[in-house]
Amino acid sequence: MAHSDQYIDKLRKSGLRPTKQRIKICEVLFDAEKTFHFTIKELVKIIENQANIKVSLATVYNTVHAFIRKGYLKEIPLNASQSYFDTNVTHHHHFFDEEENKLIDIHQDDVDEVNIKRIIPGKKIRSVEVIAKIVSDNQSQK
Amino acid sequence: MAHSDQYIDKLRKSGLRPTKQRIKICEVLFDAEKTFHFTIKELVKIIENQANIKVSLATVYNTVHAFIRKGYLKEIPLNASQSYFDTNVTHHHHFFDEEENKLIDIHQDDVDEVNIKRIIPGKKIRSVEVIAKIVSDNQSQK
DNA sequence: CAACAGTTTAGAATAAATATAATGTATTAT
DNA sequence: ATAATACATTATATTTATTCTAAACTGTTG
Ligand SMILES: [Mn+2]
Ligand SMILES: [Mn+2]
Ligand SMILES: [Zn+2]
Ligand SMILES: [Zn+2]
Repeated sequence: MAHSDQYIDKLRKSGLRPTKQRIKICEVLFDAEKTFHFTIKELVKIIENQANIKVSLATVYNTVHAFIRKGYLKEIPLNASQSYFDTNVTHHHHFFDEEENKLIDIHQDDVDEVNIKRIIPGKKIRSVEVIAKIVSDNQSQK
Repeated sequence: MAHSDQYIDKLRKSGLRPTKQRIKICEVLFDAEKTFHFTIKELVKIIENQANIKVSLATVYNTVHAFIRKGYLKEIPLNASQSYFDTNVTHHHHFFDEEENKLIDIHQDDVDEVNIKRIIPGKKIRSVEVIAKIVSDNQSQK
């Protein structure tokens, strides 16, 4: 439990008390080797498989949203039917594999800065995100 | 009713019979001066205000999805809580005004081609979309 | 215009997300 | 440490977007 202090810190900074449910959520989210994308349902399943702690859906939703508010997680809108979340909170872009229904990160350095010529008076750009949909390349055909 | 034939054509090509409900939906969607963005709820409200035809939610959903399948409408994922649709089916990008919750088109010519250096073996890019979130520019401060 | 296929609709069903309120726990004050 | 307090957790109910169902209705075709 080397990272436990960091989780407690993240929780406290999010205005949340460090309870065992929330620390478990942190372990799943922030202990992973690599960042990853998930739905709430998937997160609940991971927690259930990885621990014998029972965590209610409400707690997972509340904790995830608290982390999003603080910038410890990002929400990726892709599909109207459910939210995807991202533990990679750096500025980056995505491939979305339409066949596997999987997000794949594209590092910011792998996309030339997006140059938008149009401006809206009185408004400024806060963020720019690129989503590239990909499918199998059956290049043999045609 | 000059455009009526076009609507009937669109409906037939979508595999739908031209009923008065569907023609009304077409009028709202395709008769507008400019292309526009809408949610299903907004579309139903427009129809109710503009006609004394009653159209059920189910019919609106079904017709909109049939048009999406045919490419007569596009769906814009923005927000997990509800779908936005677009009568502009050309390849283009969007500003999303986070304060007004409104989409604004960015013409393809107003964005330099997005150059993604990374490739995924066996996959090809089908589409690339940019969403730039905008907020008020209170430039007076700081 | 009859017969049929396809359509509309109200209402039910589903599923994601959020709210509620009773019970439990971390924190703080004593 | 213990009690008091504030906050959390949970099961459950609610809300909301969307889809399904099945009965009544309408466009189409001959
Ligand atoms: Mn959300
Ligand atoms: Mn849809
Ligand atoms: Zn990502
Ligand atoms: Zn648009």
